Amino acid sequence: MERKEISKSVLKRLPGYLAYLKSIPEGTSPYISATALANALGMGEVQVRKDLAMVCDGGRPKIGYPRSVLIDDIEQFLGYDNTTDAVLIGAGKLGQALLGYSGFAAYGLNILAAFDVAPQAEQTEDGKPIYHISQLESFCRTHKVLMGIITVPGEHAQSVCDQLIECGIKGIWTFAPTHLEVPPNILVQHENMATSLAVLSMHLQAQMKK
Amino acid sequence: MERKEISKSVLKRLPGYLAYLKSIPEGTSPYISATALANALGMGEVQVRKDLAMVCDGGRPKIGYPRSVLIDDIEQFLGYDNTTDAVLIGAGKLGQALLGYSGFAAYGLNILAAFDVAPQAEQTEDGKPIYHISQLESFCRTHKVLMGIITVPGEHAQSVCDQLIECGIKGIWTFAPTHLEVPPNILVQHENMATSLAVLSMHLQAQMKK
DNA sequence: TTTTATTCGATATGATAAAATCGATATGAA
DNA sequence: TTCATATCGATTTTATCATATCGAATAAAA
Repeated sequence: MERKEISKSVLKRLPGYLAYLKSIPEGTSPYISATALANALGMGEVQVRKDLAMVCDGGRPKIGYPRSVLIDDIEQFLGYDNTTDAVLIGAGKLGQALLGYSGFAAYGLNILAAFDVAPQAEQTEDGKPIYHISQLESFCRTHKVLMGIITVPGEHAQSVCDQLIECGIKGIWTFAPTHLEVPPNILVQHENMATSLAVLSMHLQAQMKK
Repeated sequence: MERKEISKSVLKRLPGYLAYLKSIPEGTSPYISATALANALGMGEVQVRKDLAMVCDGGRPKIGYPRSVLIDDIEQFLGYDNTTDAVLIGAGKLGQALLGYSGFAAYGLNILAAFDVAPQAEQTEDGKPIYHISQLESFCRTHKVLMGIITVPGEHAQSVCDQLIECGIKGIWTFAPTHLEVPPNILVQHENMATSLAVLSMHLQAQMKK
């Protein structure tokens, strides 16, 4: 399956399909239809079918898609099959939690090391090294790291971001609640807890009025 | 300002404005124009103006909006002014990190307690109690909790979700990488690390081809 | 007082994504 | 072999969101 231009909204739905496909027990049918997928995830079947058409081919009428092929195709499309290395800046609570989360491996993410202005220890419980921020550049250069994860307080996020770019980072995953200014070729992915809370908060307000 | 129907995309941008407005130092002008906001956040000025029109009134030509009023209006709109209580299920690394994060107070979120199938301690470092999951229902009922945060492994997420709904929870914030099946009046907000990583991964792949 | 520049607010246009529709195809049962 | 049904894939329609344009308002400068 050759990749076409893919919209961001499709891209964001793919991990959901993948997770569901993987959660299906072994014993059942090796095929799955777009209809079944749509029902399970509470989506429109047409949308599911269109999304799948972007990443794989060979859905058969009356049968559906072969599950294992589908999983492989999505994983390959998302780049989960070859791991990307990353560095993490800010070894606070959240940073340590991310460092210790083993589930990222399934997404092809490998956090090599953490950096901090004031490292509290030489390494985490899991054995990941924690360095002083001054060593960031040499580390990134030697390991050719392309991705940086920012878990520092908001007021330091922009400066950390600038440093990362200086080190040759091309993609940034930030948990800081601030806007980051970056050159056009750098991608910032904002894990925005505030927006999630806003949506929830809104819903609860509406519920209480009833 | 009376609230109209507001689209989710507008809602999701509001916290960004709020964060930026709050980050402006005291000494400067008490007014800010939609144009200035747009430039600072790298957005279109028309969009900013339309968004602001949803939550406040009284922008004045040549001047802009009074900053403090704007902050208050957005906070009130988002419900940050009156706190919502929440319970957290799953006192693992991520759970503990969220429990310890003091920043949620600014968003009107107050995590009362954590629950786990196998509590490792009676309370966190910060003094938040950790109870056994069996005490969930009585706790929720007595404290009238409306919001639940799920930080358990994916395979247990649905069962925890069901329990929460049983306890009268109306809004769920989940960090588990699985789809949750809920009745229509319950809102699930999925903090989806996998999608963020997919987007980043995609960008890095594209970068490397150049 | 007059003019000018800036900003607001409303309307109109355009792009993008979701949904609906329809025909084609393959499977399994009669 | 034939028919009915489930499913896919393409096309069209609709809705939503983002962007552009325009006139009105107002503060500051001339």
